[in-house]
Amino acid sequence: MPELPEVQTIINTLNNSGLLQQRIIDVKIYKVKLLKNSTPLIFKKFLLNEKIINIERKGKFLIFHLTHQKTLVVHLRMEGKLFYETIKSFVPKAHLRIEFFLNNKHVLRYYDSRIFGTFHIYKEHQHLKAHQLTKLALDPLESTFTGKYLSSKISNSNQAIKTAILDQTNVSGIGNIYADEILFLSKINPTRKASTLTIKDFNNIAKYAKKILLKSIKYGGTTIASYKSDANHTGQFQKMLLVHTKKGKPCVCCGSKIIKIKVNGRGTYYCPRCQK
DNA sequence: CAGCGTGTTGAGGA
DNA sequence: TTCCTCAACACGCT
Repeated sequence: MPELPEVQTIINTLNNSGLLQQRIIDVKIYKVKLLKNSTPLIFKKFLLNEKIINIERKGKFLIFHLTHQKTLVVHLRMEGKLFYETIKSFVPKAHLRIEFFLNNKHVLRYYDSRIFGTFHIYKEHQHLKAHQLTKLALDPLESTFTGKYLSSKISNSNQAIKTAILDQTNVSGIGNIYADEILFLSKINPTRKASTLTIKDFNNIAKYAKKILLKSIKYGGTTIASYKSDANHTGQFQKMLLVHTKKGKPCVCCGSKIIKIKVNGRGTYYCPRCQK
């Protein structure tokens, strides 16, 4: 479930895995659809013999910096997963989509049951001009992300506050699960128009966004694997969700039943009593 | 069999 | 121009 904490967890794990400084010696592509600005031939040629220098995150994008000023930009969308594994390790072939073979008998494997992920290749700095990345806003972990910033972005908007904070051009990195959690902690009804919020509300959203995302990163995200060794070990944060998926359960704050509605087509959970 | 979904884009319409 | 809903992407799960 890649939202910001899951993507950060993956990057932290990969950056500490032994993947860095390895040379890509082969690339196998099983789903061509994932390549958005290249053909398999061009993609492979672009990556072959380059070393992976480091990986950074922008919003929910992973940016792989390679030798010769090359970058690989990956978005996991709904189901994408990246695992650094030994070549010999058992592979559940069903959802294996791309393999990057390295010169140390390891392989970076991309799994994606729904094949929604995206892979773009760019020369260094060109990726910053790429359409999808230029649109990104500040993410909640940046120090300049404040209630004031949020207010300047959306205080004139008639959109539901949940819709506004899911829009990556307003805030980058918040997804459906964390949006519900953040609005619950901020005691704001997800359907309220952004224009009706006070500066205090925006301050709360900024405060809890930082708090909850940091906490989730600390616990390894929600359902993303921990990447230590096996792909089945899941993140621990899902156990700490307060409202998301809690339909019919008592609110941890007031005991009222959590209800589920749709906002902008997305399943939305909230407490009707706490979130006015 | 129908409905849902962690993300995003684009079409069509009010 | 703004903002909403719906569909699409492709598949697994309930």
